[in-house]
Amino acid sequence: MAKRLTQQDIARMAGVSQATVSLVLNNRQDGGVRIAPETRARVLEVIRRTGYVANPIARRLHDRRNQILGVFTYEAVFPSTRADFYQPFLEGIEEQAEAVGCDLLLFTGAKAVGGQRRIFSDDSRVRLADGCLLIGRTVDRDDLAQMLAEGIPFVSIGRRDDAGAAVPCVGADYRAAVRDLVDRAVAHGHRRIAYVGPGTGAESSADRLRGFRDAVAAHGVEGTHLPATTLGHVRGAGVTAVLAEEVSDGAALVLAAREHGLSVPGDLSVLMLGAATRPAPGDVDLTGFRIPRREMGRRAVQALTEVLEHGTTPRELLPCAFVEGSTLGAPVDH
Amino acid sequence: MAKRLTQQDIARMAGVSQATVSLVLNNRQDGGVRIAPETRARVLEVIRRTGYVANPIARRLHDRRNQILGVFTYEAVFPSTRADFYQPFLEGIEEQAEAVGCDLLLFTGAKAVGGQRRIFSDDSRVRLADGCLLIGRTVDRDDLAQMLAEGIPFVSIGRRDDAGAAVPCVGADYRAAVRDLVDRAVAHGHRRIAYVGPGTGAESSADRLRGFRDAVAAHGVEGTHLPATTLGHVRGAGVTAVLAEEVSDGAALVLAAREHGLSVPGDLSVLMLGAATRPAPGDVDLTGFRIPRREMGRRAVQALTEVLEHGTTPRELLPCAFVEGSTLGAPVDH
DNA sequence: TCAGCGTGCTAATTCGAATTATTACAAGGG
DNA sequence: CCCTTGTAATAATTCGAATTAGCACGCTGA
Repeated sequence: MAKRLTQQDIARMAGVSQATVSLVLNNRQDGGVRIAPETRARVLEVIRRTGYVANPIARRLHDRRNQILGVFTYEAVFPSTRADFYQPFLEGIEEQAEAVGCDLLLFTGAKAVGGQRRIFSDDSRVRLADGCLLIGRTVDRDDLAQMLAEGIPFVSIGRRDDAGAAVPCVGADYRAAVRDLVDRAVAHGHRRIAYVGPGTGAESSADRLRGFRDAVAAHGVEGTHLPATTLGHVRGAGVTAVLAEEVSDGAALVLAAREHGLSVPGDLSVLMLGAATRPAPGDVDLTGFRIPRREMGRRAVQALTEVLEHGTTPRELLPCAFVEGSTLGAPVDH
Repeated sequence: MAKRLTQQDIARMAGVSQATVSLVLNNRQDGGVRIAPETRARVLEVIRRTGYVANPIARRLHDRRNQILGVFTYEAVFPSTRADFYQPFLEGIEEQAEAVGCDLLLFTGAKAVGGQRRIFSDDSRVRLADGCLLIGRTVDRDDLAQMLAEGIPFVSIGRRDDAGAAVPCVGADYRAAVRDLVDRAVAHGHRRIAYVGPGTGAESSADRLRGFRDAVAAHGVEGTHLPATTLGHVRGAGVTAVLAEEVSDGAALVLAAREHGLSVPGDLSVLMLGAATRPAPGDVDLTGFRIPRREMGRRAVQALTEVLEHGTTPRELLPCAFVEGSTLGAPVDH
């Protein structure tokens, strides 16, 4: 293997010092640095002739910037079963990483302990990257606390509660999005609305339920929280509009209603709280909102850049777009 | 900005020198190097506590190993439009990379020039990794030549023609796979067979056409090459079996035939030359072969390991599995 | 004639880890 | 008591490029 040319080699050929080559190469003019035009030309000529390019490794070592962003997930990202969830995030991340000239390091080798990956295992390689992005519906609190304690630059995709200190994150504004849906339902005349889903556990669930409670309180309408439910429950409670945390629950409810001869949205309005992707043809055309996953990925990379450059703790919630659908309407009086 | 931990920091904490930390970290025992067990334990404890890992850049500057494999593609891998193509390769790569204890670095930072990424830009980062994998239907010849010339360890996924020298690669054996399909068609009684598709440009296309020509010559049957075609063309030429380079072309042909009241495979047999994934429900159930993408990814990582360890130039073609389907049958006499 | 001042360039240091040569010290042998 | 042998650790150097401080010129002006 032919030895690679170094600045030292170029310097020798041009009869100057290595420092001069570097200065010419970077076209430095400032700070009292001056190179005679003819010297500059001579060096450039040698560079041109040899096709020399600076070794990026050495350059980065000196600059102390690896230009590598790590991506950590609690499970493998490529298996197609999980692709729907991760794909949009990764798309945005890749796009923005390309824009800022960073490479992505996938911590695929993170060893699973007790069935789930942990950020900090014995041979954690998190520190290989300049900083990293955490993706997942939930993120381990202890891991977050340790990241903060050790001062590892990172940004969580998805809002996270404090873990000893504020967690830098880029999330979706579920609270506002759910409030907006309730506003719309009330505007359509609904006075008895139910929230179906755990509403707890992951921050994303809690935020949704919080938005629901905000809105029903503000409107003075009746709001019920049902951790899990059936069509019977809903009808029994006299509810005319349902907000389903899980899209699949919402779709199931619509199908069940129609099977029972009820009209949607005539007899029952159903709203879903965040679609992963655009609906497949044949799916129920639910009204609700869309999670800006791709944009979240993009913004997360930007946020991480800020963390790396200014040591700030960016926290941002992106708006969710309303999805028109066809399952929200005015309740029919009986 | 949180400063990154260095061996110097670890050394201070453990009350030893930087050299000692390095020796402990690399578990060096040879060459008259000795570290007292208790000192070793003390250093290891600090490393464990802090989660320190050696800076891969510095490591690579000094010797040339950092346990990172680069993955280069000429376009973004995550956009959903391209996901079907890259996903299986990446799955295999991820799997094998994990097995050999390497992390994956996606060269997303490669600057796009004229809408397409280039391997060698001003600050080419291919050297950041120990070696790298190239994925793409086609790979730029000049890039390949430069990789070879600079002695950068790499393996191409997909067979590549020489570029000044043999290109290390792991491909699919399209030539044999197409021969096999023609064999089967002939065995069913077909005597006039057409190959639809460019059959040129990418090596993968050329290999398929080559296999087609091999087989029709060997059997002494009539083989026609149609760069692009319609059902009319095919019928007009008296062809009874069509091999479609593009799966979508094959599917379109089947649908067109059925719309014209023709039976497939009764009146026309249609074979596809390499499915990306398993067919979606509702798709045409084409007979043909499957490209072992995942396995190619796995083997490519193994091949790259060989390149790195022995400096060899592995070239391998993996067999494509026959896909039964329902579009190949005996031609009906009219 | 020599202080003063640009000009043009280079020596020396830095980044972080790996490696070689070397030192410091203790114990054992003659 | 000194010399050898063995052990444990460190100082110093290396990789390639970027950067800063400063040296050696020649020229000017008093």
